[in-house]
Amino acid sequence: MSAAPRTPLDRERVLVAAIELADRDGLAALSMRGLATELGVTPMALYKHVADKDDLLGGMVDAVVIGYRPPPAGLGWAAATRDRILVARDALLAHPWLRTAIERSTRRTPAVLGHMDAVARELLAGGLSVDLTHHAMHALGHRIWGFSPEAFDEGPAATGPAVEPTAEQSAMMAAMAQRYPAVAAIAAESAATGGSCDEQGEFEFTLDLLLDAFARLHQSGWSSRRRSG
Amino acid sequence: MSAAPRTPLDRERVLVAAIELADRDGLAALSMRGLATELGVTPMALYKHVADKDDLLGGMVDAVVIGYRPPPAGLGWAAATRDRILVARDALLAHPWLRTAIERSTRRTPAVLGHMDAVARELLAGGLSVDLTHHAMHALGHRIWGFSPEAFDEGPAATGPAVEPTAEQSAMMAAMAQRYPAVAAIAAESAATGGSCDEQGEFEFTLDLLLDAFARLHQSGWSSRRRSG
DNA sequence: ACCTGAACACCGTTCAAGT
DNA sequence: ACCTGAACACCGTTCAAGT
Repeated sequence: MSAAPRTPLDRERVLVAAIELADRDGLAALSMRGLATELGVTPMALYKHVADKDDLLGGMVDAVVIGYRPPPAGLGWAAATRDRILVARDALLAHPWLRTAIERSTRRTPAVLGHMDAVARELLAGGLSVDLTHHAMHALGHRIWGFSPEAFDEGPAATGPAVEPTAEQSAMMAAMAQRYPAVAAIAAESAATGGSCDEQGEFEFTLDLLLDAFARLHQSGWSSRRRSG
Repeated sequence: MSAAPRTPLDRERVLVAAIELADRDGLAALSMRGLATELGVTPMALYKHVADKDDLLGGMVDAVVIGYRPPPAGLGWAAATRDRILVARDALLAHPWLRTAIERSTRRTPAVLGHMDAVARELLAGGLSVDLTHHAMHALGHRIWGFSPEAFDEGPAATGPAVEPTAEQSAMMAAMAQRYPAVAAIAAESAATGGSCDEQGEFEFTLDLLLDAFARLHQSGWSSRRRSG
């Protein structure tokens, strides 16, 4: 019954516990104090292994990103880039907190820089100019990390599969359709063709559209921006 | 010297004060307590006019978005969409807190829905199918709100215009270039062609690339997704 | 070396009470 | 109606002290 701390804490144990806690309860539930009690330790003990909460978050991101597997050899630049991005997306789906942690993080850790560099290297290896690669990295944006910024949500379209809506709900939908006809039309079409929006499909659609666009610019000899004009 | 509260608080006064405070000191400095003292009132007085902090943030976003001016008449769908998005971007540049508030906000207020609907309506009015419009809205992502997700930062390229780097800094840059050659190459090119990265230019580049891509899909008769296959 | 106790300076929010 | 006082249940972080 003597539950004295066997091994002294180290950075990895702190990060692993933090990741477990965030996986289980979400990032909002991850506090220095909560993490400390999870580890059976006072909050201040953590500060020997982590500079502050920002460093904790950065360390968590790093621990995940460092595990990204490289694409199989022999792929073209577009397929290789696509593969790297979908690997990042897998990690994102496995760790729901990862997206917010990446967006919030202010540090550029080695693993994070490494992933960015690996993606850019695929494009350069494919023969794209430095300028075009630069544009592509910006255009890909957070897609480099496997997520698209969902600024567009179709509203209250799919609450359930085939549940009869209440009169109140129907009235609200009708009012919505009057005030926001375009959004309503998209939501209706989306619901008609099989429930709510296919997020993965939208992600891949835009990813491929961007990769195609840059392939086309590359083939047409695009290599420098307006400074040449 | 009698500074008794002249007019009783109302929602608009609360929102205006919150926007002023956020414009001045940043969103991190905006707390219910701080806002209350700014208004010469106890924190709890705010809760008569605002449900909670989330509602406050949503109200601030709404107050800004409601002011977006519509595009001039007679533009084509692509130009009109472009105009709406650049108007949103102007607001973003005027209110540095707006971006974070939009990302964090969980409510879909009338003004927010209205802007989304207006953008979607431009595309539909241009003849794009509902499906294609749906894809376009997802592809535009946060660009609808005037910002691109800056997941790619070129690292410590431009600290100053022509300042001689210290030996320590040069050594670090050299080490960076070794470990992250692709990112370093982009940063170097970017610095060579005139200082740091042109964020506005990158925004417009990707925006136009996306609008072109959807115009091309539209012209080529693209109208439904794989369900037709 | 590694961890603790006590404290500082904050948060958002509720509830009963005042005017 | 509108606002206040006191309190609750939290935060991240510092500093001096313990073992």
